[in-house]
Amino acid sequence: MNDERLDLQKFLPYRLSVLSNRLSAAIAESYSRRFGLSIPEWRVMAVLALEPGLSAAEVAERTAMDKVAVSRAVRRLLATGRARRETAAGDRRRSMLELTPDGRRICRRVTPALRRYEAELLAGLSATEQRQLDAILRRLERRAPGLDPPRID
Amino acid sequence: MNDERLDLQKFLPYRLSVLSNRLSAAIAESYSRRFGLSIPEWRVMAVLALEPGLSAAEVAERTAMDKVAVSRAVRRLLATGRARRETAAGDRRRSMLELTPDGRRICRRVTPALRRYEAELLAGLSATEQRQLDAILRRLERRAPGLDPPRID
DNA sequence: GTTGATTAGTTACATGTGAAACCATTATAT
DNA sequence: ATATAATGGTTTCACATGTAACTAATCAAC
Repeated sequence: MNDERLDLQKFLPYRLSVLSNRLSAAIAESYSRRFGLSIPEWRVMAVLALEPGLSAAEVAERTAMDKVAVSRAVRRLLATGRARRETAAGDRRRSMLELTPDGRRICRRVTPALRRYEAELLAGLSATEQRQLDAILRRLERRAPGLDPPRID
Repeated sequence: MNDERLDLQKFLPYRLSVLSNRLSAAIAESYSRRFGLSIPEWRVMAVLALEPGLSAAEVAERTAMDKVAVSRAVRRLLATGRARRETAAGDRRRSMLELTPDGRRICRRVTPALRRYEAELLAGLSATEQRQLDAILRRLERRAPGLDPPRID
């Protein structure tokens, strides 16, 4: 093997990055165009639809975003009337977040479109391949966080 | 199926995004720490190591970066003495890019570390799974660009 | 050749983003 | 009780990034 040259096209992290960016860009473009939502905003909405009452920190956990990004996304969602918050009883630092009816309405519109998009993408794979992909991703997701970072000399 | 709520953890584009970001962050951190390289700079270096003499536009193609990003990365590589360029004979708009000896030296140091990292990641999969992943990714890469974007109402 | 359209690459502007500092509140230790 | 630490969340600053406007060179048409 040539150890000076790296063919990016065959390098897994690069391939995942390109594929993932392409998908995310297509998806973000459509809900941004329709509702002016950014990726962080949409992610916050998605988890709040699933689990109303989460705090900002909990949202950060579930969306793999950092707390600054969550804070900004939440601020915009509040300003546009798509989420509400009240300070948690018993701990006045914490806040409880939830979608407004308008926020939920947007979710009802966005979600099916994203499901269809995902289905269209997966339609390129057999049922077997879909299961394989799921299993493989699960393994990689589990393994990645614990890996030693690349050690350069 | 509930069409109002989307569980991000099970949504393929989201899973790819999180996994990919985690890997890219770990990788970028190490070559940034060691050589002050940004992701775009490293990508440009990698393709120039493989194909010296490319123009900026060709680099953009191969790295899935836009031309502005390439332009900025190239400027920094020139400034730090890691790449050289000369205007192409016959078309004075075009430039021919290549790594300097110093640039190649850096590639020789970075590349093996990234290969090891990738190998460590893939070591969580069986040989069969590795082949499956490769085949599946190939299909998705091929399919994704042609998909209709999500159509929200 | 001259005009207009393309292409390569850079620059400018406006916006997004992450790290670190910061404020308020709650938990811990003595 | 009081001091110290830790936690939730926001703000600030410096920097990265994308879009669109721009310059320079080539190409196409006539």
